[in-house]
Amino acid sequence: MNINDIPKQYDPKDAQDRWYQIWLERGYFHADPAGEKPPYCIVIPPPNVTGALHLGHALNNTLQDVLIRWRRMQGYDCLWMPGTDHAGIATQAVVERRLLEEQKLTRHDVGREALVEKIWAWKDEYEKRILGQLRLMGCSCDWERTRFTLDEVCSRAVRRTFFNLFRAGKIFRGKRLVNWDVQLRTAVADDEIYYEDKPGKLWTIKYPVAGSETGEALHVATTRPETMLGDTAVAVHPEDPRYKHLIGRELELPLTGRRIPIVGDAILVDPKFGTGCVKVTPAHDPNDYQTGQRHGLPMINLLNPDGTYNENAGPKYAGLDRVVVRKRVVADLEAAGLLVKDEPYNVRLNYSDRSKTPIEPYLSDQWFVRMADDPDGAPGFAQKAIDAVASGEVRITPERYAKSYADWLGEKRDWCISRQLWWGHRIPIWYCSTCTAEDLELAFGGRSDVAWTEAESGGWLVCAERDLQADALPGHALTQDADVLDTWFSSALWPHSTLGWPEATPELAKFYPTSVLSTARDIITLWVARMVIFGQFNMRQVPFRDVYIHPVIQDGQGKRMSKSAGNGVDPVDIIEIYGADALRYTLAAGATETQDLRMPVEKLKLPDGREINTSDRFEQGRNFGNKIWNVARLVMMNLEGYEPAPVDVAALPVEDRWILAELDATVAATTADLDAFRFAEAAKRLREFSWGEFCDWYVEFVKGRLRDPESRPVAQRTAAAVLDALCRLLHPFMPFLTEQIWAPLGELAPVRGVPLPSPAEPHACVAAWPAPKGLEDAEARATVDQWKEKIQAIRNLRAERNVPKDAKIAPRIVAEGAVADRLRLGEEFIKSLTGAGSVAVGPDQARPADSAVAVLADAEVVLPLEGLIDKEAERAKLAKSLADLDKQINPLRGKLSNEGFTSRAPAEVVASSRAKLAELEAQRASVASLLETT
RNA sequence: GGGCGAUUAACUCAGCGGUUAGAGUGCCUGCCUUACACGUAGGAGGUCGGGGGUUCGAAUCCCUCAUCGCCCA
Repeated sequence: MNINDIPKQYDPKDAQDRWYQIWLERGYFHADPAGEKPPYCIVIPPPNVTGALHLGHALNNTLQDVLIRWRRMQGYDCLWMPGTDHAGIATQAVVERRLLEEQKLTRHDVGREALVEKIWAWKDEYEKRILGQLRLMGCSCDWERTRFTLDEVCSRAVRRTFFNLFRAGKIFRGKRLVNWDVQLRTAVADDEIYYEDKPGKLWTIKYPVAGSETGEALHVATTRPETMLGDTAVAVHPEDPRYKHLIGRELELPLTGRRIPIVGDAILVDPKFGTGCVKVTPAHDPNDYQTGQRHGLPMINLLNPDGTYNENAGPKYAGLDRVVVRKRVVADLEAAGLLVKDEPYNVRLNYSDRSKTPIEPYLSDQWFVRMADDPDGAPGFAQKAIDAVASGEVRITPERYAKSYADWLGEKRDWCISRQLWWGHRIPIWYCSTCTAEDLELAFGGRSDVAWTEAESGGWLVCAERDLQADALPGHALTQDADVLDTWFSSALWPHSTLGWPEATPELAKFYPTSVLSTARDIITLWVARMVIFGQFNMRQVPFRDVYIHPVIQDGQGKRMSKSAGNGVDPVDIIEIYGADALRYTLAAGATETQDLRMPVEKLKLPDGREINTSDRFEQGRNFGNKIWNVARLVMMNLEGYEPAPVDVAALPVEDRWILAELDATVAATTADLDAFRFAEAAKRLREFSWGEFCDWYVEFVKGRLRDPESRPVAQRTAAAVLDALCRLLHPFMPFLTEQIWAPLGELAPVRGVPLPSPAEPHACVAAWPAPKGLEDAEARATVDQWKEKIQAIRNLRAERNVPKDAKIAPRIVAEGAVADRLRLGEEFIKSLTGAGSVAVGPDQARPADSAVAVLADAEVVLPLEGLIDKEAERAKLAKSLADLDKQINPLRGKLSNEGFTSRAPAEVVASSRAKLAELEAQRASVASLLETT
């Protein structure tokens, strides 16, 4: 092969365009449930169709593809299930915002149907973009099985699950205090709100005690005075001497004409804080809600869904916005002489993450999934999910995340699954207020897909697997619940819904439970826990065996990357600049166990004028890829006339035995790393082997043999075998590069391998993952280590003494025994790799007066340099060397003279310390005598 | 307020009880040596956040303080 046929620099674009298409055409990514091979399955954490993928997705999907490609090469039937998530509120909010910005319209202006249509269009655009990004990265998903959480297959699973939960009594409707987003007019989950401290005010209001002749009154402090209209009690501490006597009496609630009780409550009230009296508004504050439950207080809801106050607030305030109500109430209280004071106060406000507006606690009808244990004590959903991890049925890596999983589930809080949105799975419940049990029995009695129950507030709730028509119940109106389900409801089904459940598909039989779920830690509770719960409920089996939690990518300042912060990086831009292999390798090398991954971000102006974010960290991957590319070039340039043949490893030159032994160790360790999700270790190990051993040393050793017709055939076989193995080992990390090398290698050496050559597979993508061949060789390793150490010593002497680069030096190595024997085997290499004219090894080498000398532990390296030696400088170097040795010798002597150490430390530690000391002392003696004669 | 984690070379990170604490990038000094300047050869650079403790021995285990990040209230 002519060197000019292969470019000097790896061209990622060429490889990416060529190979992805071929992998697809060959169907390498397509799983076959009917096949004989053992299953390995990963379901992709479906990216939100809200927007394009960022670097965090790139990391997660790189790691999943590493696992999938590795297992595929190991002979598993691999299914990587791709897809996207409709991301209910997030996507609807994005589209609504755009609607408002571009057309000044709200969703109520356009209506449900039209809005949903617009969101579908958005979804189509971003789904396409997201899946395209994954392909560019080289992800080997089974695209023929691509799913979307709102598609027909997933929707059917949602319906069936809801229905089954309803029938099992695991789902219920109830009034609860929720976080209400008045702008979006929906409940939002706890994890969809954030807190901010804002300067506000603390008002103190006077509540007169009813029927008090002495004009007694209680002072209550509040940051939200308008909610007093909904007070149903005032609480004091039951042991507070100031108020104890008033418990049980009533107060005149100002502005309302209502009377409310004074209750004693030790949980809500801290007698040392403020006045020691707390107003209780159960419908508008979570703590008050709990208090109301404890004392059986009525709940007065003051709010309309849009944030205005309703008729419960009284005619004076009804219809006004909560902000206006606050001003009126304060003014009215002041006018009535009931406002004691107001003072500045820092208020912690809740904001909706979606609309960025303040949250109102709001009492409303919601649907819940019951998490608690059954009344008879049988473990409920939360407990079963806790047990699955505690028992090891599901393993979480790194282990420490199992704690946050268990802690969160341990609260066993019911899961609110209804959202007042239009984008999502409509709740399959129909209300009927006029019918009777007999009517329902008559209409649906024979059907197994319809169930019903009496509503708390009267009337009936009908749950159906398929949509009921309005006239399904003759003579009575049926209206469907207007709400949709929380996005996590459908995401929680992902591992089995995507495989076809509730149908008993061959995919489900073969690939469930799946093998690994890879995700970020922030959704361990929201998503991972819920997948376990629904997997157990629907499938009677956990959804996956392993959960791998990857690090979170941050910018150079430790901030999370985000579009709004302007520090987000688009993986496609990185692929543009550095290539997909570089992106993947760099990310995998950063996926360490404990750390978050920092990527210093910098701005870059592209030739086309676009300004993007990038990070020079990716040079690491690009440079490594280029190195591999070039060593492959070198090997292939030297494969002319290659003939495969069995190789007798024992008869190979020592450098061949050494590299094969190193390869064997690398294969074993890399496999173990991947098995334990140690991606960074695997990536670094492969770099160390291929660059640090193969390129830096082996290739240099073997160059001479490749040029010599006599020794060439054997050298070709070893070199081809190592390059072949390297492609296999690196393929999961750098699929395009390795495929690009695999092709020409296959032309030059279609049959290869040591000790027994065999025909190579058509593509690296489907090549077998290598296994260790029992080629460890301690003697070969010791020998090559000797060569390396002495070569480095000579190079160091050359550099430090400024020996001209083309001077033919003649180093002498004073050594004896096995050391000398090993060095003699490598004389030619020592010569060629140090640019020496000759090398002499032996115990009695003369040491010319004009020499630079390095004293090593087991040898002295002498470099005669007539006329180039500065005696004073030599003496200074020797003195420095002596001082360095003393710095090691002294603490070691101290340690060994410490009786505590010699008697209590393990014998082998003491022995090795003694040996080390003896060696250092001998070395010191040599340096000392050298100093005398210089 | 509770929990988890981090703090090691200029930067990004390994090391998690026993040699003089490592890697990549960056920096300095030679080299365009017929695989590679996205390279090669050599080198400088760290009292392992502070303070206590356990141990013959601590970057590594425990306590405490500080700073930062995340999760949950």
